[in-house]
Amino acid sequence: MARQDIKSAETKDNILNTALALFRQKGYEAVSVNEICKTLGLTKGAFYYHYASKSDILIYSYKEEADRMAQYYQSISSEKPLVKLKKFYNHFIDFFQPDRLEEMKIFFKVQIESHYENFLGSSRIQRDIFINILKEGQSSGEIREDIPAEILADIISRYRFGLHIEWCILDGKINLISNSTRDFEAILKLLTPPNA
Amino acid sequence: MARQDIKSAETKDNILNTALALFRQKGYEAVSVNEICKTLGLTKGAFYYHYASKSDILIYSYKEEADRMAQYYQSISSEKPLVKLKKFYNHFIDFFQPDRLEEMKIFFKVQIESHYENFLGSSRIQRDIFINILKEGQSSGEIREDIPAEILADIISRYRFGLHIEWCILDGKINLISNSTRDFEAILKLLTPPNA
DNA sequence: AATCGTAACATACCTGGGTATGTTTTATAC
DNA sequence: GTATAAAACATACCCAGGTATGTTACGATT
Repeated sequence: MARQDIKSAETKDNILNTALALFRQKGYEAVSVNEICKTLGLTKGAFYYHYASKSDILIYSYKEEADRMAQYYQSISSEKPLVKLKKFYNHFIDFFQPDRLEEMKIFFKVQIESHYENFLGSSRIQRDIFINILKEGQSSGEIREDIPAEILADIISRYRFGLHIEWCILDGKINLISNSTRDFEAILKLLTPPNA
Repeated sequence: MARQDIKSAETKDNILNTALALFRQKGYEAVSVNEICKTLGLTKGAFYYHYASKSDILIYSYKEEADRMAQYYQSISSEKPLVKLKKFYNHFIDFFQPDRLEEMKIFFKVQIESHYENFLGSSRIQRDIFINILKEGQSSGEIREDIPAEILADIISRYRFGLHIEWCILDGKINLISNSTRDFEAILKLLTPPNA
C-alpha cells in the first residue's frame, strides 16, 4: 500500500508541476487539460482522478501560501506593531506581481464560482494576524482604541481585497505599488489616536 | 434604414429580457444560449450577432445601474454631507440582495475575465460621487482634511468592493447588512477630524 | 428597376472542460 | 497462488460556448 501511495502522490505532484509550468509559459486559458496530460504521457482519466477540475490545480498551489503567510508573520514578530503592520501588509502586496496577473484572475474567479471554503482559510489567517497586530498597537498606544481591532482589521483586509480585485479587473493597469503605498500612508493616519 | 434598426433593437431587447427571465427562473449556469434562442425562435447566429458572449447580457443589464446610481445621488443632493455619504453608501449595500447572489457572482466573474472597461464606468461614477461628498464634508469641517478626499474615496469604495466579493465567495453566509453598518460606523469615526 | 452591399439572421462545425464507463495494475485475504 | 476489491489509470463520449461560413432580406445607388 505504501509503494502505491507514493507513486500516486508522485503523479499528482507531476501533474501540478507541469501544469503550473505550462500556465506560466502559455497562460492558463491557452493550456488545455489534454495538453497537460499529453506532456506527461497521461490521459484525462488520470487527471480527473487526481484533481476535481482544471482550476483545482491553482487551489492546491495556493494552499501553501497561507502557511508561508503565517511563517512570514513569525519572522517579523520582534518588530514594533506599526512596522509589523506595514511589513505584513506589503508582503501581501508584493505577492501580486504583474506576471501573476492572469493567474490571480483565475484564482479569484475560482474562489467566486466554487463554494470555496479555503478562501476562509487564507483570508481568516490574514484577518487574525491583522487583529493581533492591531491589538498590540492598541495596548502600546500607537493605534486608536475607540474602534475594536476586529473592525479595523476587517476594513483593512477588505480594502486590500478590493484593491487586488480592482487590479485584476483593470488588467493590471493601475499601479498596484504606488496605489497601495499611497493608501496605506492614509490608513496609518486613520489608525492613529484622534487626540494625539 | 430606420425600420430595420428598430426591429434589430427589438430583437436585441427581446433576447435580453427572455434571457434575464430565464436566469432568474433557473439560474445563470442552467440556462444555455441555445435555450434562450429556442425560446425566442432564433438561433445562435442571431444571438452572437447581437451579443459578444453569454455573459455580455449581464453587462448590458447592469449598464443602466450606473445611471440609476447617479440619479439617486441627485435625489439626495440637498442632504448634509455625512447623511448623504451614509445614504449613498447604503444604497450600494441594498443592491446586493440574497436573491441576487448568483447573479452578482457571475457579474464579478465576468468583470474579472473580460477586460471590462465598463467596470471603470460604474465604479468611477461611484468613486467620483464619494469624492464629491467627502470634499463637501471637508469644507464644512465634518470630515478630516489631512487626507485628500480622493484617497479616502478609494479606501471606502475598495472596502465596499472587497466586502461584496467576500459576500459572494462565502455564498452570502456573512450578514451583509450587519457587517456593513457596523463597519460604516467605524469608517465615520475614522473620517472625523482628529482634533475634534 | 436592376444591382450591389451590408445588416440580420441560419447552419454546420470546432473546441475544450467534464463525465461515464471501461481496463489494468496493485494490495490484501484466504 | 488465486480470488477479490479497490486504486490508478485509459477510452469514448457528452455538452455548451463560441466561430466560420453560409443565406436571406432590406436599404441605398445608379
